[in-house]
Amino acid sequence: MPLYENQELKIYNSLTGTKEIFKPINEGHIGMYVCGPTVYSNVHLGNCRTFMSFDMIFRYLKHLGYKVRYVRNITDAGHLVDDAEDGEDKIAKKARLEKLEPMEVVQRYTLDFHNILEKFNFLPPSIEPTATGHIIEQIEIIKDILSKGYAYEANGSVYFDVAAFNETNDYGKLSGRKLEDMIANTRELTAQDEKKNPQDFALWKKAEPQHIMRWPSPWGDGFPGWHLECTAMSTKYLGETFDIHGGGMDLKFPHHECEIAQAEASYGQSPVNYWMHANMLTMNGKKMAKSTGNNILPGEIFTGENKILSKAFAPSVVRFFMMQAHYTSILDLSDDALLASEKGFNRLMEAFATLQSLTPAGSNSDFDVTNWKASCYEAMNDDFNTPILIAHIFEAVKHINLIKEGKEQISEVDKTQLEETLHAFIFDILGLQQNTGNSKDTEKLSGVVELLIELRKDARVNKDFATSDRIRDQLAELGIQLKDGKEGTTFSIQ
RNA sequence: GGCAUCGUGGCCGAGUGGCUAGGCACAGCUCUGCAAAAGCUUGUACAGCGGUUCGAAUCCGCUCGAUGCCUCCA
Repeated sequence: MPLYENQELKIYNSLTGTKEIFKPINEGHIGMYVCGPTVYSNVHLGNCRTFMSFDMIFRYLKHLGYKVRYVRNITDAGHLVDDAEDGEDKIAKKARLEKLEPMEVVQRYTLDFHNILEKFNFLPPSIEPTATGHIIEQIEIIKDILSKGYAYEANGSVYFDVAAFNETNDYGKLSGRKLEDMIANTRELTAQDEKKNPQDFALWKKAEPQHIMRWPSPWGDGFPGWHLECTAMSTKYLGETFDIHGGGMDLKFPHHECEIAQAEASYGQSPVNYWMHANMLTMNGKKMAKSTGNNILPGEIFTGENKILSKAFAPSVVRFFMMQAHYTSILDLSDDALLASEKGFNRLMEAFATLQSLTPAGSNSDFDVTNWKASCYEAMNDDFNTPILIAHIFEAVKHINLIKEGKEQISEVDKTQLEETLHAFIFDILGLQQNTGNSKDTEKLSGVVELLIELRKDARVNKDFATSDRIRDQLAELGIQLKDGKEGTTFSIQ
């Protein structure tokens, strides 16, 4: 029996603004679409947080036994640089600046994206479709929306008619906006003659002669509008209505609002049952932006080559840091916060290693593992509450250390259950990884340190504390910490 | 200017109308040759001002502040 049958998962649905019990359309199967990156520059750290949240969600859904088709697109057609002025494609512009072919830019930053996600230990999505690979599907949707009267052609471009749509549907229901308010707040856009109304958005945009990325269409050469690719690809791979659609909070309006409008206009039904939005990442209390310099690339955190943080941090430490906050909360990145997370992360990893070497005893345990396990699931079932889960995990850490000290005991059965559960939550669901260096070198190093530990032990027996302290202190300077315990000395490498 | 989310102890960050989040830091204790590690103990915080309530940090209103969106932006 799959796990999900005994678990009641609740998800905060942005569309309704409430936490709802999750029920997939087809029992045991879940379709999930997440808006992926625009590959015209290095992947943004905040973007990584969004994808990491959905990676965790993907992992948990799978853990529960669901068959999940997870689609995360690559936006390689680019968005318009400035719709009102020149209609230039963002990727095409970047290409000209760097004197590259557009697809060369796309390739470079797609590789960067995959490289960073791999370091963060992301699971690959089931399908990673590209916008340029689905031009035909997008054109078909435009034709369909035109035929239903929710769009109009103007000078080689096609625009979605928001006003017409709003007469039969509710434009703005996701972001809590009302069309009349939007109209009232819009400034005069004189250069905007092609559109009937400023709220209208492009489904197809005519390509100017200098525009490099272009495809033929019934309306002439051009390229698809900003929001259409997600509608085309989510529909193609997940159906006209699917379970979960995710993305960053910043995409809620207009992007996701437009997706709903396109799908409803074309298919006559609401495309998504559960809308999920991951919140923003700030740094030192301010929004991250290249323009203000308040920005850091993921790779710069891993190498420590930056002016913001005091040292390098491993991808798993960053991941642990992000998992300590709920995905719907704004999270603030700072040196102090990462330093604190790193210590907590190391303590957790050491406790897990300790657990494996623990000797079970007796038939009773001082730690109610079954109950504890249930509360871990309870935390995750409550809208993927990873910070609460981590709080529970540290409860287990406390008990592991107490058992190690001989102050508590654990039965064989409970030890096995604890180990399995911790493994599932720490590695499978949170996606954390043990920091492992080059294994061959690590082995050699371990041998050397073990030898020094032996020598120090002898010195201590002989009360030669000058020598024993010298070994301990010099190793500490190298970042190797010796830890004296009841069962002997262990060590950890920073 | 409009819409939205939020404002928690030294720092990060959960949470509920009345009962311990957790991590990090700090202090005391246990352990130790001394330390470190580990464990134990302690912190009565919830932006401000009103209101609802027997009772609110948790509900409502206002003020201030932050962040996001309103224009490409994760």
